[in-house]
Amino acid sequence: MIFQINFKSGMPIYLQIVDQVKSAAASRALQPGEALPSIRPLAEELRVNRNTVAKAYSELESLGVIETLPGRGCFLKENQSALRKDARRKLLIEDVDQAIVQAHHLQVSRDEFLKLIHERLDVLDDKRHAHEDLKED
Amino acid sequence: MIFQINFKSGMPIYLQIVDQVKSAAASRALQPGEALPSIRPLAEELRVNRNTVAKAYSELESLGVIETLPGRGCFLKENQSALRKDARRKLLIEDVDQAIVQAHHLQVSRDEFLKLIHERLDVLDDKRHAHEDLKED
Amino acid sequence: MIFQINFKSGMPIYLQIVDQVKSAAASRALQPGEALPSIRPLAEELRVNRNTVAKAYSELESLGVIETLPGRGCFLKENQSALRKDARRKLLIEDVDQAIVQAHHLQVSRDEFLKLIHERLDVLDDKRHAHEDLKED
Amino acid sequence: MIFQINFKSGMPIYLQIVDQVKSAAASRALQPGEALPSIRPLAEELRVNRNTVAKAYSELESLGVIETLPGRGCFLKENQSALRKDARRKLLIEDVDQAIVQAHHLQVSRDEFLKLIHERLDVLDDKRHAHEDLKED
DNA sequence: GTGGTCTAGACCACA
DNA sequence: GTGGTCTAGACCACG
Repeated sequence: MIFQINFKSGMPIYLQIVDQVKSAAASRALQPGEALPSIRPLAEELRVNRNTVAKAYSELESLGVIETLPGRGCFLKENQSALRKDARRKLLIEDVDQAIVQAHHLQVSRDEFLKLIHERLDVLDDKRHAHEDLKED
Repeated sequence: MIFQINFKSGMPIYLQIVDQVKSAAASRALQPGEALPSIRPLAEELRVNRNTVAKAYSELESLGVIETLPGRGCFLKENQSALRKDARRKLLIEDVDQAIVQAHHLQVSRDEFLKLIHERLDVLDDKRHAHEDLKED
Repeated sequence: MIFQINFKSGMPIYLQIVDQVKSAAASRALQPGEALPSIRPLAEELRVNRNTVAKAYSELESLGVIETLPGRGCFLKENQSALRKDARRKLLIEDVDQAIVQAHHLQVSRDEFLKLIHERLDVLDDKRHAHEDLKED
Repeated sequence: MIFQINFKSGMPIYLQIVDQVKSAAASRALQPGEALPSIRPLAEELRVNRNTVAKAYSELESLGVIETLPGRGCFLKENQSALRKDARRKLLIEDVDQAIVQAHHLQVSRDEFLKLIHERLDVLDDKRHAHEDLKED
């Protein structure tokens, strides 16, 4: 599990961790039942306070994404519950709109924007496959 | 100038405004010397406290991006350097990637995702036109 | 409203505050609708961090004892049921018993103990009056 | 030696044990040279982790109150000086004051409070005698 | 001025 | 070693 924290974004660090765990779970980079990094080592790796990681994990637990066994560790839950289709759509629209508004602010044309989308879809797909290949070793 | 505020992201609202003004300035969507929206109307439009917009503008002024002429308004400074195309692209890629990762997390297929993109491009285009029509009144 | 914080007891400060507010509410010493001390001034008076008081108030709100209007202050809820006399008695018995047990551990005789009680009643009464006099200025 | 642990008080368990040993020692209720309960049985009796009792004893040892003879047990140190009377008094005052403040919060009058004190003195005296009778069996 | 949040350090209970 | 809690400082949004 690899984390990439952006300290300057203004987005709370604990939320960045939450999102990345959710992403990893969604892409099966993190398998159901698999252990997440322990709080203390992860905090050291990210150069962050223990509590910041703890808060992220606590948030993930209250979201039902992970389950934490005190003294044992934190584990991805088996029964990942999917959101209803329109709820997922609403979440996704937020991120899509932000990208579109950014494109507009940067005066990227519609065609350039769509071309970029396709490029990134391909790039991220490749990354994901490479990651899954690694785990098979 | 169109703003898109995400209240749930955890990113400070005033920073979201700052970033969007900087993006618009970086691409010359906002021209040097051009006036920014006044604090009070913008605060109303964004459903945000006036202090929050004022803080964003104050931040932008201390960054040298805009200048405030008391009683006149806020204007983009003359000596703003436009970012090169690949720098702008990099900014945009961040937002695009986030949307893609979110789509993947929500298990939205590539085709559904692309369809949503087109929908939102149309919706936001309409909004923008309506907005410009209003201004012409 | 008088608070008595014991920093060496090991009992969390925020819980000491919670208990004392609950006690005052239970006996109508604090009236429904009445404002509690604001977080910052109270924190200063008690020589405690703002967050410690905030946590106490937050706990009280989740218990339904007070209600907090952001930007306005914290107020005792209207539908606060006064504890019946025997319930109040039960609360008090806990503290009385602890003092008695301590006296026994310290092998303080019954008469010495009673004498001490009267002394402290007088001392604390004087303190309280001094406090009320201050408020009348 | 009888211990009374309050799990809800928020006061660290190991400190509750430390305080009770110190109180008993301060008043010679626990005699110099006398053995303390062994860690494992005491932990079981109190329904607490052995580490917690061990931590209390370790704290007491570093305070010079007890000494640990490996394989033999823990014993109250010989040179344990009973606290002077005014020091014991100070300890007691803390508990007395807390009871008085609680009474004030609950708007219990001085007379009612004093009546309650006498009642509890009698009740706890009876309990104590019953307990000592048990031990004689 | 009000309350709320994020990050951090130190400590606790437990396996 | 594990996760959990309490206290604290700095910052945010809002009236």
